[in-house]
Amino acid sequence: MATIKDVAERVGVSVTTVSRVLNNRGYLSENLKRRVYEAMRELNYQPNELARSLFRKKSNIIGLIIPDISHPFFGEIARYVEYYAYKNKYKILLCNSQLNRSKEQEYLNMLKASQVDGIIMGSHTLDTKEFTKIDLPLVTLDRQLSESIPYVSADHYKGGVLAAKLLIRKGCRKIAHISGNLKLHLLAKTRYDGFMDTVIREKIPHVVVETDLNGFKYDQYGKIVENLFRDHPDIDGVFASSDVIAAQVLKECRRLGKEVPKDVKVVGFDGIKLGEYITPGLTTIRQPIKEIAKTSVQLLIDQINGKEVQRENILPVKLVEKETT
Amino acid sequence: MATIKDVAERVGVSVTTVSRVLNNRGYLSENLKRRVYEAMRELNYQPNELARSLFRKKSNIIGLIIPDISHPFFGEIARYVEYYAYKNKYKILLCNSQLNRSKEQEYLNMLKASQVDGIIMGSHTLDTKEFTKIDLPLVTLDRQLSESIPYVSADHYKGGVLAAKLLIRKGCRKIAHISGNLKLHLLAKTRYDGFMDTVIREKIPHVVVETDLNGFKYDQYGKIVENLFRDHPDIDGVFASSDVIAAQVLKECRRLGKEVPKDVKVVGFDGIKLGEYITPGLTTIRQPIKEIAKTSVQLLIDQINGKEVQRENILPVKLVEKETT
DNA sequence: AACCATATGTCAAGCGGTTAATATATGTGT
DNA sequence: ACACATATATTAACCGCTTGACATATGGTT
Repeated sequence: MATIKDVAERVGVSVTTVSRVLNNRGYLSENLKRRVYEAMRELNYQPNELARSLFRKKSNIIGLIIPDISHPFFGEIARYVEYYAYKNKYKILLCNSQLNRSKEQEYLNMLKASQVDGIIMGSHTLDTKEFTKIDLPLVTLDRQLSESIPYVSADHYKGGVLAAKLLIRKGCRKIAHISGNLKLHLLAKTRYDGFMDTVIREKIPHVVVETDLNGFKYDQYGKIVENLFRDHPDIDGVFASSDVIAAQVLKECRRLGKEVPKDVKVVGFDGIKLGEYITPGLTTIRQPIKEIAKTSVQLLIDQINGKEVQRENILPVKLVEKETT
Repeated sequence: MATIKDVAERVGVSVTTVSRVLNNRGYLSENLKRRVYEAMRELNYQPNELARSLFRKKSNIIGLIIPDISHPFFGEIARYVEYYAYKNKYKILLCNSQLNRSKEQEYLNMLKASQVDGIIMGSHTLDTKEFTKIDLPLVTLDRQLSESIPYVSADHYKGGVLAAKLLIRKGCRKIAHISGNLKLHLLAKTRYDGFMDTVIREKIPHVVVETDLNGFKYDQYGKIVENLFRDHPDIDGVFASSDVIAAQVLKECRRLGKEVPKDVKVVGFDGIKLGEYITPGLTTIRQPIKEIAKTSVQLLIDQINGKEVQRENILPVKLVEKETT
């Protein structure tokens, strides 16, 4: 690969001059610029970003840690994170933690060693201590981690309320909520709270299944739903904690001969494309995925630029009614 | 951030010595190693990978260019690419081209400037010339680009054959194939060939819709399917070029009052998780996504290490029969 | 006493850039 | 004639780390 020295030699100037053209500083004649750019093109030259980053102490790379890029929610998140990062001249280093503690830790170290300018965390199984040790601009996304780290998420509480209210309004007499891990995942807890506050206020019988599945073993949800309906055959409404799980519920309902929405009504959570692909169309609580991604990137870049940012960034959810309610 | 110099000072040795411990070269006493590692821990030191990469002329970064990470197929691909890259101590720089020519070109330049060790291309809208200009280890994935660049893909021809055969065996009398862009996408063409050779050999009436949709505008498929059934009401079998499109077909069938699989049988292509989430369960031609990713990574690393690699890497597909046939 | 493996040190150059300091030459307005 | 903006060059230091060359010291073999 051609270096700045090759360019300088070809033009017949010093590397300093070429560097000045590259960075557009000082006095530069049009003629000189033209000659330099021409030589760069001829040599197919690209400045070595490694060397630049080393000197500038800025890599223009953002680390993105998520549990699983193949999960549709994180796929859509990643798509928009990439979109907004690119717009701001940042690159994305992709890290899939698979919710594996040691992999998450290794990735955290790796990102630091790679001199990323900041990290967006959509996964965390580690203690807060590990994050403060990293000492890098940080934003958590769809996760609430500690008192000090800014986070971006949808309004899960409101989501729980909306889902419960809808099911009640549609005439459900006994509602199940399939929740995430309530201890580990603070946002799952607030969603649960929204749901509970509502069903209790309205005096609607309800049952909560806390799936302790640490991860994305979707095939196991069939069993969970089966048991749920076995123990509570009178359930006529289900609020699932994600659209993917809601899809599993629909599948299981069909297998058990329960018609949706006649016998059982189902509300999902996320608002991913999947909800549009399946039949019947899934009623869901839509998270503003694009805005979550946008805000996360913006908050991170603000931190990188030394600005103070707001800790709590909760974006509105929206009920999207389709055919399962 | 602590540097190697800080570590050296704390231990009371020279940076050369610390570097030697870091890289495990020359004679090193256990005692020295212990002291150095201890100081590193105390200072929370991580070697600066930028500096190392610059010196070594090796970044251990692989660029991954795909059209859209939120498309389930590429999401699953990316998940496994990341998995195998990580296993081999490589990091992934994620690039979403959105099938946008200029973004793809910019990313290509950016990756080169970033000194990635190689590129996996799952997207290409550019001419071969642009790629040869890059002069970097390269593998195309699910794409066939030129005579010289190694590619990894599923056996699309066989896929076309299997799908057609299945639909015929199930008694379909008129089969539609919704294909991709046959000029742009050589693999879509071979899949089409497999389909055509089979229906022609078996003398089955057929119709092909070539969707010129350059991208992933799925909502538009509803219209396409509607028109298809309007023009050919007697179609009783559909082979879609992806599972996502198959899902749209199912949705449209339902809207038009056509029962699947009774009135119309549907076969998808890809074998992504989506096929399991939807009801009825989608019959599809499964691409070995994990193996495609694994082979791509391996082929790229082999090239990085200066090995000669095979140009053509075609992996077997498998018919997965569910409820839509 | 000579030799060698072991263990550690110093020095300096190099990876590919950026930048500050300083020098020099030309044209231009006053 | 002087000041000043414009345009370019040279030199050297620096970013953080690696490496080769070379020096030195210790302990064990032969």
